[in-house]
Amino acid sequence: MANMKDIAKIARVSLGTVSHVLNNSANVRPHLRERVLDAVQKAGYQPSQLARGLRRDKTNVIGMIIPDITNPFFPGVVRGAEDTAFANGYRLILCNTDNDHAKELAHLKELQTYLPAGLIVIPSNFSDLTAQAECYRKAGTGVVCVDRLPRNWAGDSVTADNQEGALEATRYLLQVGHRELAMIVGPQHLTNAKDRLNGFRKAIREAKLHVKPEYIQETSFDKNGGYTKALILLRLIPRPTAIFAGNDMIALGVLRAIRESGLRCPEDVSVMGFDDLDIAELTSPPLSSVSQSGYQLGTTAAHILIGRLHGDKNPARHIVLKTSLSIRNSVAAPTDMGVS
Amino acid sequence: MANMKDIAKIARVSLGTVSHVLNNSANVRPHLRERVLDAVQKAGYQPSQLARGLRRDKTNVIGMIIPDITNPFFPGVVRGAEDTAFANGYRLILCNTDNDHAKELAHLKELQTYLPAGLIVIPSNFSDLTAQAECYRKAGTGVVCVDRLPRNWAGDSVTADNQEGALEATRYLLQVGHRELAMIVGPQHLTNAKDRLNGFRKAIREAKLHVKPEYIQETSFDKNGGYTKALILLRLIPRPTAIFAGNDMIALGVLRAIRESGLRCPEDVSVMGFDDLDIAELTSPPLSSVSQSGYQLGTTAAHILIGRLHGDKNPARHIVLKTSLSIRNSVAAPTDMGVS
DNA sequence: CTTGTCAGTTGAAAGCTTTCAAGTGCAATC
DNA sequence: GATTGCACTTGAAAGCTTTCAACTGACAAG
Repeated sequence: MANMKDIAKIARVSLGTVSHVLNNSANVRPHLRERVLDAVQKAGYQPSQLARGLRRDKTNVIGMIIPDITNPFFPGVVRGAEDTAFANGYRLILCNTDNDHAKELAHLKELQTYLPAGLIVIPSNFSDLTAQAECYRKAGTGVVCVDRLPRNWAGDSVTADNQEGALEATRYLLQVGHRELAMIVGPQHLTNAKDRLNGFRKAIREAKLHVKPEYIQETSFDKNGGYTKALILLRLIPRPTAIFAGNDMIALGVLRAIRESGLRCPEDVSVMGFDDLDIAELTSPPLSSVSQSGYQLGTTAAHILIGRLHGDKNPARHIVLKTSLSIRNSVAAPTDMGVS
Repeated sequence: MANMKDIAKIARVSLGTVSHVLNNSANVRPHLRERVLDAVQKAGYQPSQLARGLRRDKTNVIGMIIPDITNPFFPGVVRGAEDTAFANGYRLILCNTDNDHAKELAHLKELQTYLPAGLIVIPSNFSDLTAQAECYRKAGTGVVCVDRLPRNWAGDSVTADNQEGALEATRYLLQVGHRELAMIVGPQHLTNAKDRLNGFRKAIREAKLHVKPEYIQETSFDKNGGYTKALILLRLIPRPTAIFAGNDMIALGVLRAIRESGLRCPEDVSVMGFDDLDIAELTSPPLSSVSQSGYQLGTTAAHILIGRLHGDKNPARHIVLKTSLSIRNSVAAPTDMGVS
């Protein structure tokens, strides 16, 4: 590969001039500029991102740290971030934490040696991101938090309006006629899981109802958790007529539990999910769910980050994206049978 | 961040010695080695991957180029690759091509300036990878192809045994009693799509049957394609009693087409998919499918690549992973009605 | 005591870019 | 015609590591 020296020689200018042309960092007279551009074209020259990064103390790489690309919610976020990053000349380094904060920490430490321009992070369970991000921020590296926030996070963030989404979904369940509502919530140390529960409770309060403690079950955000906890709920007397799942993966487990208990959804038990993944319309019955756009989460985060890199000095932004309700067939009015 | 010079000073040794200790590149007497290690520990020193990459003409980054992380088959591959890469000290830069070979080319060109240690590529439609990889190979960068191969690919590759998988699946359909078999194949310029068709044809030949040309429909690997082509197949007389979909996404479209045509699966039409995605067990009826492990595709590719980076000079390897049949409820014996 | 050997250690050079202080040449001004 | 100012241009330095030729010191052999 040609290097800058070669270009300088071909264009009969100095190294500095080539750099100025390439970075628009100084006025260069048109005829020289053209000579340089011609030489670049001819030699198929591309600047070494390594040398540039080394000199500038910053690369065009964005570190993206997520729990697990295999979880169907995250690919959309990553794709959104990648599209926006790429369009602005940035590349994405992808790291999976499996929700393990030790692994997250390892990634954070290691990533530093690549001098990334910024970080987009979906924090792990019990993330120590707030402390770590301090190091990055000191080095001038932006960090944007997505989907959920670690303890004491004061930096930029993009999340869905989890509380409002859950509120609306619960209102809908109430409006359809349900009174015995249960919720299987995600890990309550995760802000998004907590907000969803808050929304649920708020709707219940609005309706002047009460929820028995055992009607609220906590589990991890996956199918198995949903399955296990749903089995517990379905054995309660009176049996809840509707189960609000903390996310769609949990909802999948709930549907299975209902089926395997010899019950029917929605006739015996209604189910509401959260996330509105592609799979929501494949289940039987198709799953009603609170819709949020992972893709938009990703693009928004990347935009904020890139804004920072371009010098945006405004105070931390906390973007909260609207959710909407995707109504399918997993929710129906309760039959009298169900209510004791 | 401390740099190597600082470490050298703290440990009272030369720059070279620090480097030797860190890279095990020369024998260093124990007491010096210890001094260096102590200093590294104390200063929390981590070598700059940029400077190292610049000097060595090679980084610890692996470029991963895939069509679209949002397509449910690919996250598994990426995760497999990332796990293996990470375990060996490599990082993954993720690039989506949307199956557009121009975008692929852009990624390939740009990635070069990061001096990646290697590339793991799922080629786009009409990929020009073979030519591009030549440049990389010349620079000592390994390239491994996954899932499907571009024209004239002679380098390392990891694919599923698409032909054998399709062969077995088709045999199964035949064994269940189907005689009027149709297939909706993926784009025939993709080797995996072609191999699956070959397997299908082979099984048909074995059974001394014939397939009418209109029973084989080609489309892109997605739901919509499957839907459109299935509608065509379902209007044929005689109507096929079983449809083999080129992948699970196509199968989703087929299921929808069957439902919307007022037919039932599997009573009226049996459906077989390929890939055995997580969603296969969610459809109604649950989808029988040829199972292949994306994760294993990813780990295997990364292992081969890392082997190359460690100096493996053996001739190109073409690993073909076994598939298996996941039998669910979307396939049943044909009713006499269906056969004219 | 000299010489040779060898393991271990050193410091400079190279890798490619950006940045900055210093330099060049031209035009305008007096 | 000399001077000043301006607008570019230049080349060296810096950023951090690896590598290699050269060096050091110790020890063995003659």
